[in-house]
Amino acid sequence: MEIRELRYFVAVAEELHFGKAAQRLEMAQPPLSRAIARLERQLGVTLLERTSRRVTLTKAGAVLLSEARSILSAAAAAERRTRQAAQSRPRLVLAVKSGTAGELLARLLDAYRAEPGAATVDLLLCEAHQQQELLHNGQADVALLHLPFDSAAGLDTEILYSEGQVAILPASHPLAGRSQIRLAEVTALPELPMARWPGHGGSYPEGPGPEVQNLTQLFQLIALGHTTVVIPESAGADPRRDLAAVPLLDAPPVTTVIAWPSQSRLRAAADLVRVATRL
Amino acid sequence: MEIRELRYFVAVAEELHFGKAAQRLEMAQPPLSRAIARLERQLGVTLLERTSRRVTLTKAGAVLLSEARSILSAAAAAERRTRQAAQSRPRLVLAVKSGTAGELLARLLDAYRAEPGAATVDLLLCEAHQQQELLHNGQADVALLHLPFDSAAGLDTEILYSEGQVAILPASHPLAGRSQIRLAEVTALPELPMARWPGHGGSYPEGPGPEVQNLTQLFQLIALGHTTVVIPESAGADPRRDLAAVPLLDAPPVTTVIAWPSQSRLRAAADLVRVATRL
DNA sequence: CCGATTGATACCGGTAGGGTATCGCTGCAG
DNA sequence: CTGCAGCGATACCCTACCGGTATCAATCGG
Repeated sequence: MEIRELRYFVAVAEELHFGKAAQRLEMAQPPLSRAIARLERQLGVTLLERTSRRVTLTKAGAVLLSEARSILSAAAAAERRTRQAAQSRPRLVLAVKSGTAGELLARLLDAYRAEPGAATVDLLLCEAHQQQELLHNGQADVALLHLPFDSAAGLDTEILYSEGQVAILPASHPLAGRSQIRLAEVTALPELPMARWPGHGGSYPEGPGPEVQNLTQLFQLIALGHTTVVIPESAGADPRRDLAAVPLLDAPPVTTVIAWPSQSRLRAAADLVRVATRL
Repeated sequence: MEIRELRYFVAVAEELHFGKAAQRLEMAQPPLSRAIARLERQLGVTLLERTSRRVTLTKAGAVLLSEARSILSAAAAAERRTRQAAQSRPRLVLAVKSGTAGELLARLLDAYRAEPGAATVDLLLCEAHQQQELLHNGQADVALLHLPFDSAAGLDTEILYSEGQVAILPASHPLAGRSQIRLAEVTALPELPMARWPGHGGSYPEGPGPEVQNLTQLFQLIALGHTTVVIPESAGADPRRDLAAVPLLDAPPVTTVIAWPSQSRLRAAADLVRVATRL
């Protein structure tokens, strides 16, 4: 089983069409067919059911698809990390969502810079649903995540701190003047359906609220009186003048964690995590 | 970068000797040298410093060695799991240390067998330090671990239960009649140095106590008055006549968890975990 | 300074992998 | 029912890469 074969298989399994897959791989269709057939012969397993009209995955094929994706990801990570390690000046890529913990992040970077042998830290701004993939394929070494919203599956984490959540409302809304509020009161507002964020795959959950990608978009929509949202205190600490942040009594606390791939043995990453936990 | 190349590189990086590595790979030395050189050229990185007398790893080489090992492990796992999935009767391999939770295990297997669509469960008896590797390379699907002794890095876990620990002493020892004991009292016995178990790599920590591999060996040595040990209650519930198990007041509790590889999407494994958490 | 050890180089043969042309099956249109 | 379009498999060819043998070159020990 070679990586090239896995790349071929993933292409076919995703396209479910040998011709399209060959096009994507920039090769002709016949050698692709043969490569898949050879892979099946070596494994002794049928991966794809093909009629001349339709290609479908078998159970075993579905398993291999998932395994192959993570192997390809690991291979890409290996290349990146190996090249990184060859650089004389060590660099460390920290993936953060744009909204994450402004002050905490600044303190973390300051404290780490003071460490002896500190690497140059590159910030990689990204959306929440990309972070896990970035860590796994080596484009990032460490990430700041918000549990329980972001998934930390397959990652090792250290808790940095927990905070409550606030509801962001138009300043003119009747509830905006309250000093505290309950979750049920916010979700029960028919005129302000909760905004929807993209999930792990980048797709949106079902619901009546508008789809948003970032806080700026979101705050604009809230100011317009079209929606509302519940976010961590720190993210809503300093909203626009025309918005109000009302603390929630009963929302689950949000935990900010620092996360890294389990097998990571990077000195610089370990240092950063150590510094982070001491803040 | 191909899997074959990674296999070659790992062999050379471990042997630090092209000739030996070639022998291990059952091939001649020249093609091996060329393959490594090609890999270095493709990565644009020097992985090994070679004089004609001595081969050493560069930093980048050390990084790739660790990455490559986990990729090879993942590839082996992918093959095994794919073949498994092709079997009509699903099987599930559960890795347990010989001493783990006799009664809990029996209840778990009974309860799972009653599930609709239950897979055949194969028990894979092994030593503690192998379990993580077995899960990662696909030889096992699920494992029972004892935290904090066993490492669960890179694994997802669910807590099954916690228990106290007991000291196992010769029945004739002055402390053997006590109904409770403190950790410091046990570790402070110069005539009974604590036994040493192999760690994660299979190597033993430093210390005066004897090296042991399993409970049978250990109990024999304790009966002879050569050593003592602190183990979970359940493992020491039923010692030989010539031994005494004394509960410890202040030893950290041992948590038995069920663990599986994070990316695992196996139906059968998920079912087993669900059953386990309901026990 | 010589010889043994060890990695690199030169050269060769077989085969795997990629390309083009074409076949054969299947589903759909009329 | 028949013909066509779409698609994967097969046949055939060629190149390049992989692995083998023979040999070179550099380094270290005695």
